[in-house]
Amino acid sequence: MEYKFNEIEKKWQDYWRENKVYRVSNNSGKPKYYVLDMFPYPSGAGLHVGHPLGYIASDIYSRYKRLKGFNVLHPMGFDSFGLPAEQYALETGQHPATTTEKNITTFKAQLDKIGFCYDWDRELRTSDPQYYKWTQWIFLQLYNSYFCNTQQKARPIADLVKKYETKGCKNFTADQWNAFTKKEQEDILMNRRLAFSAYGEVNWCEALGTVLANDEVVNGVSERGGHPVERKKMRQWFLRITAYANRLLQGLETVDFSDSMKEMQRNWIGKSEGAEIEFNIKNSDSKLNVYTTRPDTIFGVDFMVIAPEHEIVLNITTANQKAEVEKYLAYVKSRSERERLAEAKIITGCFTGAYAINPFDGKEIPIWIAEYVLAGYGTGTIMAVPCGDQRDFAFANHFKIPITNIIGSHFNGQEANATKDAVLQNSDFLNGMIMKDAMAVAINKVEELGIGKRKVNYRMRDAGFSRQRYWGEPFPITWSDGIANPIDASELPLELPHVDKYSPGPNGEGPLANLTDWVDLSPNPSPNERGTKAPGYYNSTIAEWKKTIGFAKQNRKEPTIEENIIWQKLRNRKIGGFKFRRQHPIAGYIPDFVCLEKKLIVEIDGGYHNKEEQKIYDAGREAWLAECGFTMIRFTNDEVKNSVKNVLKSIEQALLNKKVLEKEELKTETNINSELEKQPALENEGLAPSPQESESSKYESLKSEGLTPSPLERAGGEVRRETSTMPGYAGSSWYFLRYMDPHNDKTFCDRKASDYWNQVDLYIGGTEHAVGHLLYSRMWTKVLFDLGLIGFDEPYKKLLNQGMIQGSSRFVYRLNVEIPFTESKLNFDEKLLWKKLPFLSKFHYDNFHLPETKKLIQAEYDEIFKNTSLSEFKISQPSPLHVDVNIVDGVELDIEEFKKWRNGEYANAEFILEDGKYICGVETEKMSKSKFNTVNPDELCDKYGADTFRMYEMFLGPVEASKPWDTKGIEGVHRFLRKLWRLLFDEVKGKIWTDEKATDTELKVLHRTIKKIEEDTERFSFNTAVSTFMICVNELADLKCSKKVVIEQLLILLAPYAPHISEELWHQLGNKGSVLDANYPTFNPALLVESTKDYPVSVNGKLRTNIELSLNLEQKQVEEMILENDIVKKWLDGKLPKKIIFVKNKMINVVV
RNA sequence: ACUCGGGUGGUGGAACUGGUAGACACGCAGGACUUAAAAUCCUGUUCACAGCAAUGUGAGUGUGGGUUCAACUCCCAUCCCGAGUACCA
Repeated sequence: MEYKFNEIEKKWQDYWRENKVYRVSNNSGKPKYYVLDMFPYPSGAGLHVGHPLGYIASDIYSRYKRLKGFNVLHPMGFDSFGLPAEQYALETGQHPATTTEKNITTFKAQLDKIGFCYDWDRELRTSDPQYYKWTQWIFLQLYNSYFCNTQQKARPIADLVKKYETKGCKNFTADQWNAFTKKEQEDILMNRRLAFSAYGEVNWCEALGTVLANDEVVNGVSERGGHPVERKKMRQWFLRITAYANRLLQGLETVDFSDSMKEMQRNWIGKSEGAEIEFNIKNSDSKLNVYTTRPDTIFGVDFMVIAPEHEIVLNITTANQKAEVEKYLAYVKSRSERERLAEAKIITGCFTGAYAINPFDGKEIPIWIAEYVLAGYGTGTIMAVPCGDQRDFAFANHFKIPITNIIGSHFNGQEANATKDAVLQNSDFLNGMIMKDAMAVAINKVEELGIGKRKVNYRMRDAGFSRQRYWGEPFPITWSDGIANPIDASELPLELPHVDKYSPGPNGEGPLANLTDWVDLSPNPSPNERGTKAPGYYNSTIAEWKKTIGFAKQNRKEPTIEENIIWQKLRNRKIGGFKFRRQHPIAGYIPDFVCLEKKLIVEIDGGYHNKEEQKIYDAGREAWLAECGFTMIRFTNDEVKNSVKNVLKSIEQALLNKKVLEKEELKTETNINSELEKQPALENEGLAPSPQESESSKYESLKSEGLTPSPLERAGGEVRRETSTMPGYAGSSWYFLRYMDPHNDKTFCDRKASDYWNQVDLYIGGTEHAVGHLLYSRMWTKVLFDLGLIGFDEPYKKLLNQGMIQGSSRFVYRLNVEIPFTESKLNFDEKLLWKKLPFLSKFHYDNFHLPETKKLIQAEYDEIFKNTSLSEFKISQPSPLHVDVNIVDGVELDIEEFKKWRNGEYANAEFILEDGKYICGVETEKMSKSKFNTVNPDELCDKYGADTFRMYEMFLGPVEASKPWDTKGIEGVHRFLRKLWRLLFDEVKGKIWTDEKATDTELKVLHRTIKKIEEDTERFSFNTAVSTFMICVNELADLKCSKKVVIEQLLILLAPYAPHISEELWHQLGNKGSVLDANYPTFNPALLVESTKDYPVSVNGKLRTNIELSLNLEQKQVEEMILENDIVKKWLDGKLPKKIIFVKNKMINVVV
């Protein structure tokens, strides 16, 4: 029987899916284990072989833990909001929701093919309203919390308000607080909220009218279009992660991350201790606050550098320097932060003309501005000590600023010396002190003189949390009179409205700002925009219209459950492709849903329709709307509850029965208005009034019937929604919690579930997330913990970093020719040239500079173009071109495939070969479609099977290491699985296994394998585990061992790595249950005990021979025995050994 | 520029705690089986020099230095490559 991997894998994947073998329960007597992969972004390019590396590792470990008796949670989902989908939408007009959906489908199919053990019932998508409802909810928790410095934790902002109201604080008394306006109070609170709004710098591109990501800015201009980009301040949301800086540092002590990862986070947080010192400025009232970690160098300050965007700059710049400073500021505006820091070789700066006064000795210090100082760091000012800081030194040198030496001989005048051990000179009261000791003295003096204070600083900045983009979570915030108002939690999710265009809104706002209906919640439209007559399907004055629209908005915000159910099915053109609107005013009425194109109204009965008076009103309304051409269908709440399907069917049928209105017919206001004019006044008929006609007293009566007054009455003034959306990391900051309880609609994650699953035990992902995602999610976890919502304050117990798989690109080399100057374009056949220009094999390319090679190639060229206008041309240096790695076998190009490649672009190409082959060049680069070096896992699974693919990915090298992909070695792994198969099945004889007892040798092989596989899996050394399997199978094959007792155990060990073949053979051997739940073999050390060892013997550290010795010998006996050895004697050459080193069970070294 | 990784045969890598450098694979070379191919199996394969050969000698883990009886492993310096640097995720 043959190893038919395709059949076997399909069979077991179907079986596992149908029997839900990967379903995970939150109730189990087993100990829990939570394995998580970093949230993937479903990119349009699909999965390439680099993605699954970590997934395979986590899958192996999950299956291993399951075999070891754990209840393992190993979920998968998608971080489906993000810029690429929006970018794609801008380019192609396809809605991000559509493309994202498509991408996820592809991703899932690809993942399933590899045979992962995900519980898909727990799948998450951050762009799903049922998910981001809780992202928004947590945002509101952040918004409504502050960091209490006394308790060092988050607390409800209400506590702070209470404190202000009763006790006041350092800056104001309780009475003062209570006298503040609402706006003043809110501004003060905004300075404490964990999610807060403030001004932040963005990359502003005037030409595109939008804010750009750093990625989209290349060399100071936009990637799209190459327009200039400048730094601009805009109102943004931030998370106050700096408040948590210290706890984020301390938390690192409690988690199992690699040292380098912890180090990166520590450096990112950048805690430093020093002093903030106040400098007066000559001839100015302004003062300069400077933070320094080296107050001991205060007398070595030769100049100050402040960030160009520091607000003080324009105040202190002298008239003389003004023009120059302005010029410099314009230059800096065009530079990105990264450029400003990275290009240290080019020194730029500008003198302001102002001088700071050294508070100790009154020395005048020139104040400069320079791009290498950023406003966001510390106070945006540094005191420059050129003898101790290399960058300051370079700056001083460049601008010829005199340098004061305070460290004597430690400074050589050629470069700065950042020592802390020098004895201070030229330093007034610090003279003679060692710098280390002088620090404390200087700080004390600063505090004593009241010119500054001791201070702990952090390099980390608060995290920007808004994006001027469409495809992200909308903020549950509205603005009125400059005050942010959180939306009530009961109104969540605030769904992302549908847009048809993705271009930016006005004034740098995101695309959402274009949806005036959505954004503008204010009852009064601005007269400029709307004219004096109300728009739409009304015949009403603006005053009346305002009221109607107010009602409509309000109703829209407070739908009944039934309405909501139907709305979810109707929105976004889900039924028949027609657009429905909710609570859209028509002719002064507000129907529940309306399709304008079809003039179809859908009503779901609310409670107040039962009243007799209301029924008459309804009937009148229906008749009146019918006159205007609207058809109305009505459903009761019960009908909706009983069968949403039937309701939708009826709606669909109703749509079919009506013709589509022409756009013109639909849009013209007069059309409807003229119909409206025909209507008799309703009041006269004795029917219930329509809202816009009612007087305020009647208004009251509606209120009493369960309708809420419009925002007009509540807020007054303009009310707008926040139009930014949240960044990519919003959804991924807490997703690990949602997996625990993914369908809960009462809370983000039930406390019982989070108490059970607790921390993620193993988190696998790349180091590229080291300082972004990992810090944010750690912070969110701490906040949720502080607020008592979860019971732990670090999300990830252990972190394993997977390396990147790079692409291994292949190159072909196309010859070039020198086209003579005199030759006009018409005189030679250019088409023919490009068609037939030969490709040079690598050897010729490498040796092209050699005259003999060139001569040879020229001859070949002449031969190819013999008798054409091209024959006289001189050849020149060939150019490398990327070629698809999939048509190259190792380095040898498949010439036939190459001729077919790219629709036969090179069908007629000529080749200059070496040894009859075309050899390609090789280079390691990022895996990307444009470099033709991507390899698709699907194809490998088809060709070799998922088990081979999984094991090969692991075999490639350590999970943590980055390495280039090369498909070439996959055959070896495949051969191994076939060899395993052949232990049980012979091509001719079929089943060949026996029930015989295992021999000692066989048991030794087995138990050595058990030991090594267990150890290797535990320490995530999957590549050596795969080798161990190979060794084991090689040895069993050598022993001709086909014994069930041995191979059965091996299959359990192998199951996490190659689940399909293991499951198949496990059943073939006659086992009933799944191998997934077998008992993991126990290692028996007694079987491996040895009595002798073949010791390596070195003389002077060089290996000379091996001697087999009993393991129970002691030093003395060993010494005697090895001195008898002929080879040792030969190397001693009659001399006496100085020393003999003997390490038991390791080695022997004779020192002469 | 800064922070963090990495550099071992023709290739991917192994050597876990300083103790036989190159496990296991790929590739390559030679052979067996076969009419042939595929598949499979066997042998060899770090480099240099010497030898018909068994084998021997020397060198060898980016480069230069150091510590040690012993260094891929620890220390110092240096070169090269990768990741991140706050709006890609």
